[in-house]
Amino acid sequence: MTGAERSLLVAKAKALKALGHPTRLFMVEELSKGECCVCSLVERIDADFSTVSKHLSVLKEAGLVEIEKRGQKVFYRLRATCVTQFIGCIETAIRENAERYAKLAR
Amino acid sequence: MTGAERSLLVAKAKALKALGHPTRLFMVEELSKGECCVCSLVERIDADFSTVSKHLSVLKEAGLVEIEKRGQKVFYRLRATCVTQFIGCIETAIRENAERYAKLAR
DNA sequence: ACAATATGTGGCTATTTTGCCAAATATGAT
DNA sequence: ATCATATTTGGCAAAATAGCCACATATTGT
Repeated sequence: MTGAERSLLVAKAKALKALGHPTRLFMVEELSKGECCVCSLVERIDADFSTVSKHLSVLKEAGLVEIEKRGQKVFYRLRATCVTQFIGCIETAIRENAERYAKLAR
Repeated sequence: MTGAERSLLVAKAKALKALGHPTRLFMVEELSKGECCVCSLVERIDADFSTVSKHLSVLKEAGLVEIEKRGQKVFYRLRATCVTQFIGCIETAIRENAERYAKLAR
């Protein structure tokens, strides 16, 4: 593997890892419906403001979202829209295995 | 969010998290070319046999791969083929942001 | 039964991740 | 200037993860 290939692999893994947390995945699903500010996400998530903010920065670092400041608010937007598609695909794969479902959800 | 919705969210996050490690992502990319045994993967990855085995079990637990024992070998097969598609999509998203690329790959 | 090959597991340490709190920063309103 | 609102950051302790070693298990061939 070349250095560039390795770098790309790591970057892809970083993006996937960012999606690999229930709270962050939920955020991305919410963002897929349209941009929203941090405060709006905090309302929909049972976690500290600072926790939400840190999760968002993980998504940003991974290149999955971008921000725009308007007034005192910061709006987050989903960058890779294909992410939405994929989540659906993963969902299908999981549902296919209905009998393993309960176990996987643990 | 209902309990079932929450369970599905957690299961999806688990699958994404499983993909979110360079070694496991590489394994999945290799498996997308066709099934292969653990020993074959060990040859392509610079890590201990036990490490490779554990990574594979993470992928299995997440429902992404399935196994078949033949003789003394255990063959792993990619279950969610859409995963391949998605990796391409993530790759595109990453490449789009060429100027951020070097930073993301860190 | 014994040896060889292939794989999985237990245990351990180092590292990373989470999530909360408190404090810092930024922007707009009074 | 002061205050309120929105967001980020630093710090910390608990939990999860990664990777190696040694050992256990399974299968095949002799």
